[in-house]
Amino acid sequence: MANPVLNADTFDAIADLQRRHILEMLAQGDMTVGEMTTRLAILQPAASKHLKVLRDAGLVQVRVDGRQRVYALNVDAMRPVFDWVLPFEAMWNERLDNLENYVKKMQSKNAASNETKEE
Amino acid sequence: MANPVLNADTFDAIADLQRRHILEMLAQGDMTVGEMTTRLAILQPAASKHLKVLRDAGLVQVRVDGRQRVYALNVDAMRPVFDWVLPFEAMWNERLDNLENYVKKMQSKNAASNETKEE
DNA sequence: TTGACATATTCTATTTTTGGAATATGATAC
DNA sequence: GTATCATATTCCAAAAATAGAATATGTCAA
Repeated sequence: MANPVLNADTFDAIADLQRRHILEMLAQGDMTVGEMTTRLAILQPAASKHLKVLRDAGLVQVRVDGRQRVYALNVDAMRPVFDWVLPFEAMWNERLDNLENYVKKMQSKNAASNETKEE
Repeated sequence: MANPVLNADTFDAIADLQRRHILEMLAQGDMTVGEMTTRLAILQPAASKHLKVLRDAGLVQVRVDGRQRVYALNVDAMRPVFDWVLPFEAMWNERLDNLENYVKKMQSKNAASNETKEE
């Protein structure tokens, strides 16, 4: 059961490009700090700091494995973001639907006029 | 045609709570700066500054109406955010599906054992 | 134990963001 | 014209974020 996350703001956490990259990588699978710093080509302390922000936001979890720390994505913590954008997506779908309907209407009009032409 | 938006980062723009509120309000309909400051209970310069950030990110558009400026949401500019979280949503749906399947399996097992009991 | 390794934390300087007050701009009403 | 209203911009101080270097912590291997 993910703990109730003292909302160190999720939106702030994902505002940073590097941190979004980290989350994307973790979506592919768990990963050590070392591998992240290699892949992102950043310094280790920088990576650790970003990871702290992500931990505070509840977006990632660590487990200790020998001298490495393996990070895992906690995808549930992403929900607030998803829930927030979803209504906006509905808006542009609506607009697309209207466009589609419009196009269909035009097409059937054309079809109708073609029929009369063809007679 | 929304202009190609010199990406003043969308994610940064929505990282701020007040700005998210502004976007939510604009989703309900266009609005003047004055009404926003009233509703959000913030000072006018603060509102104008947030609106500048949103404009730079391409998330809102202004039109001049006499001495007022009427702001409108530009919902298309929200797409990057939506597109970015979408894959994560897929991940938790997957997990929910697994849970559902598990529950169903258990239920059918129970049903089976109940049948044998009832004989 | 000692040394090397993986990671986190601290410290400091720099930059960015934010809030508030003051001011500028541009439109309307008189 | 002048006054007033709606909004934007500028300026300044305070707070927060970020980068890099240095250091601390904890683990493994010899």
